[in-house]
Amino acid sequence: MNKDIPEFSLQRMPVYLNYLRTLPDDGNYNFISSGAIAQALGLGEVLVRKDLAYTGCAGRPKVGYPRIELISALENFLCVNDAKSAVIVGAGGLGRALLCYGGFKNYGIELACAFDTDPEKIGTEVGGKPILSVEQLQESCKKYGAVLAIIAVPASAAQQTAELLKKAGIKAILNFAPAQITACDGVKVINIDVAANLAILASML
Amino acid sequence: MNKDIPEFSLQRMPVYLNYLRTLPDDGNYNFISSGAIAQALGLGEVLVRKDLAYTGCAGRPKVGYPRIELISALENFLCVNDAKSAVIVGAGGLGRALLCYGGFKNYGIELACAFDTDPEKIGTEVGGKPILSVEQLQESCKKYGAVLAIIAVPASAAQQTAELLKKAGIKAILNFAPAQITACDGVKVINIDVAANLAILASML
DNA sequence: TAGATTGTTAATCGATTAACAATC
DNA sequence: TAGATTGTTAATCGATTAACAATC
Repeated sequence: MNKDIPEFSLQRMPVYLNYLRTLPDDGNYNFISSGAIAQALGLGEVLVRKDLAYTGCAGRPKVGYPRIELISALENFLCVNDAKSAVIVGAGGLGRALLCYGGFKNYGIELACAFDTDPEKIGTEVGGKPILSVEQLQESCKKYGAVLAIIAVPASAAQQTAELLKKAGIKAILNFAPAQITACDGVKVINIDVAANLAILASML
Repeated sequence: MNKDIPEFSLQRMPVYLNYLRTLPDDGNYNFISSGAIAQALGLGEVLVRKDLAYTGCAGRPKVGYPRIELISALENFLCVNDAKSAVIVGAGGLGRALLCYGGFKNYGIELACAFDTDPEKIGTEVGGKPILSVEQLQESCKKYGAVLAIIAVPASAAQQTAELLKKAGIKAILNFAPAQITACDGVKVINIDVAANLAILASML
């Protein structure tokens, strides 16, 4: 699904959705033009129209796009309405912060639980979500029907964690460990290295 | 600086550096070929050679690239050796997790402190770094000579935080709030929306 | 109608890959 | 020398932008 649309367009979809949702419901934004969206987000207006065309929501010349319908189209495009379950591996600072973060539900994603190896943490709850032993990973992922996972373990454990997740039926991974995850055929991976991003910014100064 | 090199090449530099640093110092990796790097990182080998050419480190036909020199060249390219100071705004779960994270020093970045509005948090320490009042932001950024900042506040406060940071002389921002930061002429911004990334992954399944 | 905006087709731009000569 | 690998030039690919017809 969503395989025939450009990668970069796909990446902007949540940005559009998020922006449109933040607009006030006061009737002044029942329709919004591609130009207005483009300006707010710092994009080209033709680019915005092209992207929005993928959602199937048609704009009206002289009027713009119907905001509510556009939001629905974007939600539909991003499958926000079919609930998906995610797990976190690693209940350190980052893992715990994410467990408490409420933003996932905006995209129909529910955090089911986290896994850790520390006996002190296992059995406790963070953000109302249980922290389980990694030994229960396979079984728990199946139980929750989890398809998404976030890796928040030290770099040295990232690769084996990814392999474990693959075995557990996870289909996509968001990896925060500063390590390359390889040999995960069939599992989609996005890497986010916070320090590296800051370094990139620094080198651009 | 580093303005005449492709954006995407720049983004891969920390990946190369990180990978090369993880290789064992057992003498088997004194030289490494672009093909080996490419395979390990899932990139094309010509692409790797092109990227590495920007660092100024020359490889040797039949041998490959001298690993230690290449690491130095990458460090030099990313300005790892001139120390840069960074601050975090928002000492919630994410802000605190980042305060405790040691990975920034790999890129010559030192976290100086964090700022928050919560009187309960102000005056305390996390990860050995003080949490100060946002009212001290301007003054403290100057004092530490901070040029980098991480925004880890709620979306609703992101824009005003960015403006505050700009006034305080911050030159680049890593924004974790799911909100668009605009009107920050002259300040570089990278946005990281964790939930959006997970949503993108989910929609690709 | 005139003006604003959409949607599409063609042109441009930038990044990646392919081909290949140079080198050790 | 033969083989492996680099570095560069040309070709390809994909994404963005420009031009413009269609529409309300």
